[in-house]
Amino acid sequence: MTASNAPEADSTDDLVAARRQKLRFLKEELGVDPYGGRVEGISSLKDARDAFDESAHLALEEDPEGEDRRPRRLVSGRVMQHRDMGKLVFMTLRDHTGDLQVSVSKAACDPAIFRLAKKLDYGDVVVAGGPMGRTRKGEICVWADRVEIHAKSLTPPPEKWHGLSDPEIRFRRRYVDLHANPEAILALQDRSRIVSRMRSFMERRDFLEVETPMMQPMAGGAAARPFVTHHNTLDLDLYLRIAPELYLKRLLVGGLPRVFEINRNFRNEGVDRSHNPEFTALEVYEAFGDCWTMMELTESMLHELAVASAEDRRQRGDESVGGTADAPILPFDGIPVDWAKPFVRVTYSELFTRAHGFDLQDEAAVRAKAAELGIEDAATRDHWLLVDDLFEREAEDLIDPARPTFVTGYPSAVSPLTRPMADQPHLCDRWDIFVAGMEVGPAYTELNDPEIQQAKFSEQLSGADDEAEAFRTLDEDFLTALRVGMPPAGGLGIGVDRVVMLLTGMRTIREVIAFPLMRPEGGSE
RNA sequence: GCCCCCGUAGCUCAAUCGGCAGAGCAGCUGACUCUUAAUCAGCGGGUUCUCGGUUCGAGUCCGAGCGGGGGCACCA
Repeated sequence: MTASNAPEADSTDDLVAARRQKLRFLKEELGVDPYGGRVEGISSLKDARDAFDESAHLALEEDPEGEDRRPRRLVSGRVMQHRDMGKLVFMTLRDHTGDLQVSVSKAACDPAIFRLAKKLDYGDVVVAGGPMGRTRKGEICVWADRVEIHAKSLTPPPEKWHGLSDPEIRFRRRYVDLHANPEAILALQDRSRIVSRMRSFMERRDFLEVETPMMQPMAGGAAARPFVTHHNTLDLDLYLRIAPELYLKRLLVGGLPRVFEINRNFRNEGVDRSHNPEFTALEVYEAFGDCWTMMELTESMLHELAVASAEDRRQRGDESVGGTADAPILPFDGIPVDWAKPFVRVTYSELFTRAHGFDLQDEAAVRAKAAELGIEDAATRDHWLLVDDLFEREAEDLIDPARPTFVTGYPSAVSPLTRPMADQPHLCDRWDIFVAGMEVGPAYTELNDPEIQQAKFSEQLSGADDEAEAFRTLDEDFLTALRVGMPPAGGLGIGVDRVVMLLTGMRTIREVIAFPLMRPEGGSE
C-alpha cells in the first residue's frame, strides 16, 4: 500500500474549493454556523404541502391588506434546485417524503436571510419557515421569512436532470443515491413496512419472535458454504450462520411451541441479481403443525402483504399496479404477478413428468436423460440427486412465473431434515414456493425422530467432498436435543429480500438492501 | 472460479478508418421579483480506470491488472 491519501488534482477540487469559499462566507460575513443545530417543530415536506389552505391563500390574494390566515410551517430538506432571479430566490427542497418549493423574496425577509438564500448550493441541508402559499404560476411553496443552513455540502452533487445512474456509484455511495433517486428511498421505506407487516402477521398468529446465534461453532441447518471468523480470547473458530434452523428447533424442544425469527443469514456463495452474501430470512416453526399448515400460513401472509403493498402503491399513484384490492397484480421484471388466492399448487413429480415425459422413479430413463444433458457421473451418482438436477434444469421452467406456485413433494434425498412420506418414503413433506421464476422459500414437515435424523446426517456427511467436510460436522448437541423429544412441527423459511423485490417491483436484490456488498474500491491485496 | 460487455470532466454522454479530447448539466463572474431542467452574457474545468506493448502518432489496437454490468457455475 503506497502513499496518496491526498486528493488527486482534478476538477473536483475546483468545485469543492468553491463550496469551501462559501462556507467561509457564511461564517465570516454572515456569522452563521454552517453546521446548524437542534431545531424543534419541523414538518415533513409532505405534511407542509398538505397544510396548504387554498381559501386562506385566495383571501390574501383578494385583499393583501387583510389578515394573513395562511398556515405557517417549518420545513427541512436538501437543496435540489436553486434558481436565483435577482430579488427572488426559488429553491426545491427534498426530504424522505418528497419535494417542496421554498420561495424567498427580498422584500419579505431580513437582508441577512436573503443573502444566505442566494448563497445556497445544491446539496445543502437547510431549514426554512414561513406561510404556505402559491406562486403566480400556481406552485405550492413555503414563502420563507426564515432560512437557515444546517449542513453545508462540500461535495458536488449528481446532475439534476439525469441524476445518478451508474450502479457502481449508486451502491458505493448509497447516501447520495438515496437523495438523488427518490425510488431508492421508497424501496427502503417499502421494505420496512413489509417487514413490519410480516412481524405483525406472525404475532397475530401467536408466534413468539426470538433471536438465535448468528455466530455458531458449527454452521448447520442448510447446505451452504459459511463464512469463518474467530474469537480471540476463546481461541475459537466460529461460523456466521447459514440458517437459524437448528437453534429454533432447540427452542421447540425447550417448550416454545410457535417461534419465528427475522434476521440475517450469511452464505459464502456467488452474488447475482437475487443473491446477496448476507440476506434476511423469516424462519418459522410451529409445534404440531406440518408443511401444510405452513402452506396456509405462507399463502395468507404473502397475500396480505401483496394486498397492503398494492394499496400503498395505488395511493401514491403507481399506475403499474393492476388487479383488484383483494387480487392485486404487481408487475415484476415485466411479469404481471397475480397474487390472487389461492396460489397454484403442483406436485414435484407431476412437473417432472411434464418436463421429461417419464416418471421420476424410472431410474434407467433418469440416468439416460442425465447422460444426454451431460450431467457428471450420470451412471453412478445417486438416482435422486440426478432427479433433482433434471428437475432444476427443465421442470422449474414450466412453473407459471405470473402465479405464486407451491411445488410439493420433494425427494427425501435432497431434504435431510424433512420427514419422509409414510406411503412413499422416497418423497417427503416439503414444498417450495416460486414466484416470477425466483425461489422464495421452502417449508417442511420437520423430522423429529432422532435415529432417522442421525442416519440422514451421517449419510449426508459421507457424501460430502473434502471442501464440504471442512465445515460440515455432525451437530451432536442438536441430536441430543432431539432425543429429549421435539414435538412434530412444521417449519418455514422465506427470503425476505426477495419478497420485498416482488412486492416493490425492484429487479435486483441490491435495490432493497440499504448497503449491498460491493468489492472495496482500488482493491490491491 | 469461467465466458461476454463496459470504464472519457463532479454527473449524463459524444469523439468517423488510429490523426489537435467535445457537448449538456453543475461550477465561477455579472444581469434579472414569479421560476419549474429558469433565461441571457462571459470564464474556467481532463492521469480518457491503472501498468506495459505496437505505432511517426493510441480514448480508439494488443497484453496484464483493478472495478462494474450481464450470463454460467456454486447455492437442499
